[in-house]
Amino acid sequence: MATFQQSSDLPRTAAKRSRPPARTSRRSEPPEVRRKQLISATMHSIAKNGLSGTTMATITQEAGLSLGIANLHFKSKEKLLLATLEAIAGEYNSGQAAVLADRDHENLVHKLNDLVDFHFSKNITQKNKLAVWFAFFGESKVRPTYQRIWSGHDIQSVAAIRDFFERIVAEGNYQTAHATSIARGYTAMIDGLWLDLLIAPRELNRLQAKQVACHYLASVFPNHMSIGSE
Amino acid sequence: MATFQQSSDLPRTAAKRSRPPARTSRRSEPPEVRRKQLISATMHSIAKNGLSGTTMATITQEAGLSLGIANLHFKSKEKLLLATLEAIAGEYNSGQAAVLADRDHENLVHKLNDLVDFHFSKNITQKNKLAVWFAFFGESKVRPTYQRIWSGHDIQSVAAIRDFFERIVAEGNYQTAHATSIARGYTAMIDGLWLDLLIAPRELNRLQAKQVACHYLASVFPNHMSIGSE
DNA sequence: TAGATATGAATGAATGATCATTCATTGCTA
DNA sequence: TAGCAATGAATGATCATTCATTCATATCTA
Repeated sequence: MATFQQSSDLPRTAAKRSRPPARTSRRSEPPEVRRKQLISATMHSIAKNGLSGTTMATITQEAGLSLGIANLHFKSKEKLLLATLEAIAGEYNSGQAAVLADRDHENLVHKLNDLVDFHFSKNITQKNKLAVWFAFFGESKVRPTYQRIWSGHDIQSVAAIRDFFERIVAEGNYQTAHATSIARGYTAMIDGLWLDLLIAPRELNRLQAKQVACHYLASVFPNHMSIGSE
Repeated sequence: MATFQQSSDLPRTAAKRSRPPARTSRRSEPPEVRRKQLISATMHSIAKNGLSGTTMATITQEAGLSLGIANLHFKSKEKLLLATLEAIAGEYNSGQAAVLADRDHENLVHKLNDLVDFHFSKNITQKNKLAVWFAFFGESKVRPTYQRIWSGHDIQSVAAIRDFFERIVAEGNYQTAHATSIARGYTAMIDGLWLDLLIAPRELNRLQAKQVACHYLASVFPNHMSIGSE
């Protein structure tokens, strides 16, 4: 899914004056292209400048477009930010769903490993994306819309993981395990480890974080995850 | 004639009913009192308005003081925010240290329960405080100073918990448990559960969150934490 | 003790900077 | 050429910061 690369391959200085003719001869692009371009630029700007340092100017510069363009395709800055949050949540949820639905690995042991691999993949744990996640969390108490979007994402994600863990509990015949509680605990631990990766990268790297999550899963699902494995 | 009154009309707008010019108190308070007052007001404003909605005006209004006072006692808004973050991190660390140092509960089973009780106490999981925590996290990627403060807090907290877990591992003779990894996993899970409490309070309440954490501890330290206990 | 003066904490109007949004204009494309 | 995407200067709103002024209290003086 290499969707959001466009904006970064043009030097920012090119934005102002010369438009490279590029491959397409049309100056005006379909709205959908511009929207994706602007959403991608918003992510980059939030990662680089923080949410409070992200202005219409930083976003449109990053996209190599003019100042007014964002209000043309989105009605306001607020709506552009919401679209950005939705894009990230959507990418995450569909990626996780793909792992859980993968028919090539109906073996639950493999699938559990795939799930952890996904959650700690380079793509998902990119500093930029984590920065965007947590930037929105910080404002969510005050912005009901942010809260609603994340709440929906959370419910979906936890439910999918819970269903999967229920199958593992059944297959492993784990007597004391409670799939719902483990699903909540696992997703919470993932969020917390991501926070560590973002804020204290010197204390913890991606693979160590994955190890920590694997230890947890190994302690509750010993027949499906072995401590030394990943 | 009636114009004599003009100059005494002013006090109404002043200080928004801060306090009656009571006999005991001087109008001017010691700097330490004002600093605490302003830090407290900053927390309230961040919880109420978000970090981006917090201005010098909202802070000083909350404190019942005038606009200029914050720049008098702190050099800038930035420094006031940093002082606020430090105050919260300090309160948390000293609270946790007190639990771990408590001589009345040298029994590790009791102390482990006290620790979880602390982490999910009403005081620590107040929505307002969580909102402040995560508001700063969101900006930390971009503000090195925020990152440094939180990083220091994190290192201290994890180290203290790791030392405590090492004693539990030794006492329980847990063969596969790795205190460092469990300490990281536990603190990460706490952060993640707090995030859920803040953002998805309908999905999870304080006691359920505590249950989830206890399940985790019970799975790694079965002799020190029983699933149904808390 | 009463009155005068000094001190500096506290105030808030004014300033200048930043930013979202608008819209008249530009210029590509069909 | 008509239509419309795109532009960016201009606008108005918001906000941090400044600083001349106010005023409660302490200290001095007779």
